[in-house]
Amino acid sequence: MKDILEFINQISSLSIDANEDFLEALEIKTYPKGTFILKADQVCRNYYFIKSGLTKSHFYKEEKEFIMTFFKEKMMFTEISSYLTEKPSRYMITALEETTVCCISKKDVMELCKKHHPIEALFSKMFSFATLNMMKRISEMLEENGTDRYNNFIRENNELLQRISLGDLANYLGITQVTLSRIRAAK
Amino acid sequence: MKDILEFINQISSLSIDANEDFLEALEIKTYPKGTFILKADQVCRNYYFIKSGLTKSHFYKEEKEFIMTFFKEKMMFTEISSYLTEKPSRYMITALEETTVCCISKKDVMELCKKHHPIEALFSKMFSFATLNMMKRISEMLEENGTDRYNNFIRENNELLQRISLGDLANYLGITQVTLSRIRAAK
DNA sequence: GAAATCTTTTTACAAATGATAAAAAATCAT
DNA sequence: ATGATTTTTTATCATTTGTAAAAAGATTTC
Repeated sequence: MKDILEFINQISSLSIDANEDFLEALEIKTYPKGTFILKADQVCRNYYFIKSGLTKSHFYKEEKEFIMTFFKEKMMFTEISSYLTEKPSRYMITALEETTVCCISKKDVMELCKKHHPIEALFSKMFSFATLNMMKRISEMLEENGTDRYNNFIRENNELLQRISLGDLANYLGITQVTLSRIRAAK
Repeated sequence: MKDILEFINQISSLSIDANEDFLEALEIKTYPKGTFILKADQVCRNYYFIKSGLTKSHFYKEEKEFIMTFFKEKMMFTEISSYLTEKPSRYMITALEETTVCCISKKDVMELCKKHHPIEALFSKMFSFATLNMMKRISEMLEENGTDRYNNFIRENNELLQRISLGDLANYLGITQVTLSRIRAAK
């Protein structure tokens, strides 16, 4: 469990006590490739840390799939909107590879936040990071076309390119797979 | 100052004490139409509540303008990314009408959050709302074309339509003004 | 290792959007 | 009010993107 403690202490330095309490609350789960970590219409009651693997957060509209974001090892994530509102989620989370996560319930998070202020700071920062990422995403979708968004993506996530299908990447970029194929061919 | 207290107490019910402290920290400013509430490259060190008026948060890329969001009376806002990171903002905030705001500095916000837990809850909720809005925006941009986004906008912000120029609306929707004009004509 | 399945690319065609220019309409300033 | 400015619409053409279907390539399964 060194990995997750290392990760969180880098964001908010916790006391030995807080570290122990945090560890206590964790549960480890492994999801085979292609299975759901969160299904649509479920309430997301957990925060996750990925020990290994890769996931996507996505939704469907009229058969078409759209991808909100990918999460890979050493990232913490949740389906924020459902986690915050405690309402059924429109989004689902699927393992793109066999994925092992540490999982902590919102209930435990809230208790830990009350008990240890640095843990409260940790989650507050995590939400901030998510917000910054979303603003960046919105800006990119406004100002850039598919080609530029693709180039940005490979510049910033080069390793992921080998692990994500081009169909998924297209659904993330907001273009069709055919268009993505054309973009790649144009190089 | 009834308006702002009413607004915040609806989100998080504050003690008489907290209400008073909050009021103390506020400063009122009026910005004429067309002027900047925040310029690009400035650090956004304030949270704002709009008593009256209308603003846009926007940025430019190669002469082209893009609009992140509009804020109207009885809304609280800040330029979140700069407010959180304390770095110069890429985004600017401009008054689209003469706009009167109550303004509270981040420094004061942080002090009030420490002193009054319901104020901490207030700001935490405000960030949550912003996050939910952003997720909705990203989903919409992925799954809907310009026409559907336009129809969504007028359904959800019908009153704003009279107050926003079609150019600004197009820059918000991520389409050209000519395309927006065509969408409107097609009805 | 061959068949079946899934992924990616290619092609042809149709539809949507963008760029540009110009006209029409609305708004603003004196 | 009237002329000037800004905003919105219209028209044309070029480009981009989408859809559908087929072909090629890669992977999985038995």
